[in-house]
Amino acid sequence: MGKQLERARERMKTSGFKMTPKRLDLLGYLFEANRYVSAREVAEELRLSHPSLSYDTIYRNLNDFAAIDILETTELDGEMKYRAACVSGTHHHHLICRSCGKTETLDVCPMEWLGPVNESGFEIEDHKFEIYGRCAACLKN
Amino acid sequence: MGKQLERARERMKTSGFKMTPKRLDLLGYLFEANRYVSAREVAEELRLSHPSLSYDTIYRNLNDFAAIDILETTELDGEMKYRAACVSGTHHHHLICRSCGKTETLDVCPMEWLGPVNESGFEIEDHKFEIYGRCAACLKN
DNA sequence: TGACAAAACGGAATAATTACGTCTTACATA
DNA sequence: TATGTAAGACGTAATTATTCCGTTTTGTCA
Repeated sequence: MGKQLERARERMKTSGFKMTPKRLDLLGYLFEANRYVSAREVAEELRLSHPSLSYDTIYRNLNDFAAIDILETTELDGEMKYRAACVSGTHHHHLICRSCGKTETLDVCPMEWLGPVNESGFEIEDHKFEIYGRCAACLKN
Repeated sequence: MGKQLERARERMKTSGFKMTPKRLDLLGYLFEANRYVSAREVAEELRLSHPSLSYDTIYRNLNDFAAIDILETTELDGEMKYRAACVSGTHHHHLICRSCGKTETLDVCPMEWLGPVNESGFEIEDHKFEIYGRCAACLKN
C-alpha cells in the first residue's frame, strides 16, 4: 500500500472527506499516472470501471483533493490539469512535458533569488514558475 | 501619436495585416488600459462605439496581434488575458494584480539563474514566471 | 475608381466547468 | 449488525470562453 495513499487517507480524514470506491480509484489512477492529466482523461479512464461517473463528481473530487494538497494543479492549454502532489512536501517547481504531461522537479524557487520586489506596495500572494517543453521519451516519438 | 501605435502599424504592415477602424480602436483601448484585460472586457468597451462587434472578430484580432508581438497574453483565472506588449522589447516577467490586471515589470528572468536543467534530455521550449497579488491601488479598495 | 483579398458579421458549434435538486451510500454509533 | 444522517454521487442542464463557417463588407493598391 502506497505511502501516497496513506497520506491521502490521513488528510481526507482530517478534513472530513469520506473515502469511497470512486475516490480510491481516482487517487489510484493519479498516483499511478504521475503526470498532469485533464479532467477528460480522468473521466475516460475511470468510466471504464464506473461508466456513469459524471463530470461534476470528477471536478468536485479533483478540486477538493487539490484544496487539501493531495493533488497539485496547473492551468495549461486552456484547461486545468491535475497531478499527485509531489511527496517531497517542500516548495518546488516543474518542468512540464507538453506532450505527455510528465514532470521533472526543480527544487529551486526564483522567489528566493528576488530581493524585495514589493517596494511599490504590491502585495504578493502567489507565484507560478513552470518550464515547458518535451521530455526525452516524447522527443523519440 | 503614440510610439506604440507606430510600432503596431509597422508590424502589421510587415505581416500583411490591414489597419481598420475597429483594429485601431482595439489597439487604442489596450494601449490606454496598460493592463491585462479579458476578451469580454474588450467586447464591452468596443461595443460602445461598434455595437455589432463579434467575439470572433475580437478573438481573431487579439490573437493575430499577439502573434506579431503587438500584444502579450497570459492564461489567468480560466481565461486568456491580453495586454499591450511592453515597449522594452527585452525579455521580462510580471507581477500581476488579481483585481485590476495591472502589472509591474520584473527585468530579471529565473532561467538565467538556473544552470543546465535538461540533463535528462528534456527539451525546453518556453517558460512562465508570474507573481500574483494585489497592487497598492487595489489594496486601498 | 474597381478588383480582390482581407476583415467583419452573425449565428451556431464546441468544449470546459459548474449549479442544483434528488437519490444513494459510508461510517459512526448504538 | 442495524441504522440514522450528513456527505457523496447522480444527471441533466446551465454557463462561460472560444472557435468555426458561410456570407457580406471594406481597405488597399493598381
